[in-house]
Amino acid sequence: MRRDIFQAIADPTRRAIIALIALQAMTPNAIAENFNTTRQSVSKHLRILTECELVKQEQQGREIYYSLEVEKIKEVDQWVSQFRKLWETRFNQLDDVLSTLKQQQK
Amino acid sequence: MRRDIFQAIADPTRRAIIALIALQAMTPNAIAENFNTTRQSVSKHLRILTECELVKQEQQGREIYYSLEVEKIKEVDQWVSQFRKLWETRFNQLDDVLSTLKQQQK
DNA sequence: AACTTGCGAAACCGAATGGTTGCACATACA
DNA sequence: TGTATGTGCAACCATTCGGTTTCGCAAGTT
Repeated sequence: MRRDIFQAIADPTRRAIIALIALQAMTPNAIAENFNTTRQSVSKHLRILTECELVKQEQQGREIYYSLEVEKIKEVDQWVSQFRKLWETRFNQLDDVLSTLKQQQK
Repeated sequence: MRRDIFQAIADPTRRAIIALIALQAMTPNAIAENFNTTRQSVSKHLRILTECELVKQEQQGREIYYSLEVEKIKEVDQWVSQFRKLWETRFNQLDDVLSTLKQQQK
């Protein structure tokens, strides 16, 4: 199933899961222990994160380790970058104003 | 009302609105013309965007001009940045592997 | 003063969301 | 083989979401 990454990171619990498994791969049970919710609920979140390829899984015996697909977050970074130049130019414009004022003081 | 910026940018129409008013301030009617939806629907989106301070409004007569509060997007940038170092170190690790292979070839 | 225009708010509706509970199944262990 | 453990999935439920329609109001226009 195709899924939107922005919709995936909209939920605060999912963002917490992402931050958690960014450091090390974890099983659903281990993840659920960190939240005030059931394992099945975490499992649903992991399914959504997997569907948009934000998370990859690796089976080990009867356990499944989930870890973050860091590269995927670049998609969010790319979206942000179109506005980054805006706040940079705004900064530059402020710079211009300041240097103009400085000129006038001379 | 307090609102989560990640929940605000989850909707594709809202992201389109953000991109639209990033360049110039626009009225709800003008914005709605760019989408296949009603003005009232756009108005609801603008309300959500305003609630999380992603958008500011300026009244001019009976028209209200909406424009982007670019600075607010830095919050998303900050969230991304915690993972940016991860994909940078991953790149460095790949670098290490490559240089090790090069060493062995000598 | 009557009419038009631009807008937000409220009421309503179908669809999606996030959570829980119960179940089925595979893997490990006695 | 029987039992415990780790997991995904389906069914169900209350809530939220995104959209439309209707309305009221303020600002212009005639």
